[in-house]
Amino acid sequence: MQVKLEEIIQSIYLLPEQVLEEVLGNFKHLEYPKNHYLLKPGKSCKHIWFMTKGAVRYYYTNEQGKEMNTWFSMDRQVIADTSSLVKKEPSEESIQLLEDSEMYAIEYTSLQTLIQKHHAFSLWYIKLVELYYIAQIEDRLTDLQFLDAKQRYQKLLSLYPDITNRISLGNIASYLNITQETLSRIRAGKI
Amino acid sequence: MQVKLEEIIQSIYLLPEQVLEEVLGNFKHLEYPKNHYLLKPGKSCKHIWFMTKGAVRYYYTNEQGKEMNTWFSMDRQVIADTSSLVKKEPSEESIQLLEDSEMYAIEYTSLQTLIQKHHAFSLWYIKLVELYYIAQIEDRLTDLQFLDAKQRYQKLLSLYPDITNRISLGNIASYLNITQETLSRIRAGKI
DNA sequence: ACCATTTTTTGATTTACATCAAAAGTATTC
DNA sequence: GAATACTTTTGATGTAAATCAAAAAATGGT
Repeated sequence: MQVKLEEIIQSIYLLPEQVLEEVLGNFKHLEYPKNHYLLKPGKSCKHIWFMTKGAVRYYYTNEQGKEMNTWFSMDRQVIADTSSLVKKEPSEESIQLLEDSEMYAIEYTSLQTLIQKHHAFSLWYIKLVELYYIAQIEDRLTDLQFLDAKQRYQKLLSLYPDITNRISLGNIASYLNITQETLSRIRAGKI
Repeated sequence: MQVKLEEIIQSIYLLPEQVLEEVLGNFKHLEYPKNHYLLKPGKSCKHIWFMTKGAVRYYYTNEQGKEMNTWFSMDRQVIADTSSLVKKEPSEESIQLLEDSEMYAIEYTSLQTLIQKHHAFSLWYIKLVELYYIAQIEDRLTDLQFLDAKQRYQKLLSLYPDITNRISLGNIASYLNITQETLSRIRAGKI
């Protein structure tokens, strides 16, 4: 247990000792093997996970049965199907581990209860959403709109320098929304 | 003043009478003419606007000086450069009115103060972000990834059936991330 | 009503990337 | 260590949409 949950929580927004204790009690430490599913389509997302080690991909399966990655997270990141969580609707996507991973989980219902109970925790949650979620998704949206495949790949590389050792070419290509042939050609400098 | 601010606020999350009064006092009613800028690049976004009438576009200006729309909002929608707001950094985008418009504005600093002061208002803000912001941006992201130009146009039409009378073809094309020639051909059924 | 400007449409050509097909390279298992 | 299954690369061809160029249509000002 290298990364302490308390540190992660306090780095988002400082909570009073008493609230922190109660919040910590609502998290579970979990370990899952590579390929484990945190979420499958049709199920509602009921947790927020704070990954401390590992890698995960989010993907949709289209009508032709093709898996299309929409995102992945590595190491210290927050994981959830925010759309399913917020709308309280069944998820349309899958969340699958790409490495043996460790994480802390909190149930969304517990989170809701804590938000209602503690003003400080509602402020913590606002910071979480603003910093970890909105900032991230905004960046991704502008990248998708303005950058071509090669530029998106280069940006991804600068964000995760070791990604080529950890995530397969096919998975990265799917995330970039290009074919693996195209990504292979980008790597070879042919594009 | 057809749409009452009180209704908008209470439709997001019900506030106690006393908090509501204080919140209402922090909003200003504003009217601006077509082409007015709510935000220009380099300035920090300092307000959240609740539009009650009108239309607005968000756009970036790229290195070649070309304006690229990223979003637009019509009638009852929440307006802000969330990225600039949240990161407290200068905006990279412009927000410009496409019609004479009416709206209510609250300063982000006032919002922060109210969030710190009233637990109920922090819960209101969480709902605002979850429902109006996250749900919307998530949808937009999946549309961009999975739908082609024609499908995105059809989805836009079903969302804003009167859009062709209110927003020019060039502006819609820019929002769809295609050229106006392509949109013209889509409309003519040639694609 | 006319001229100037902006918006939309049409046509020809180019381009980035997809698709299809197959070979080469790497892991995994017995 | 050969057999099997994945993963990555290479080549040929196809396609959606961009770009370039210009005409047609609509809008606005005097």
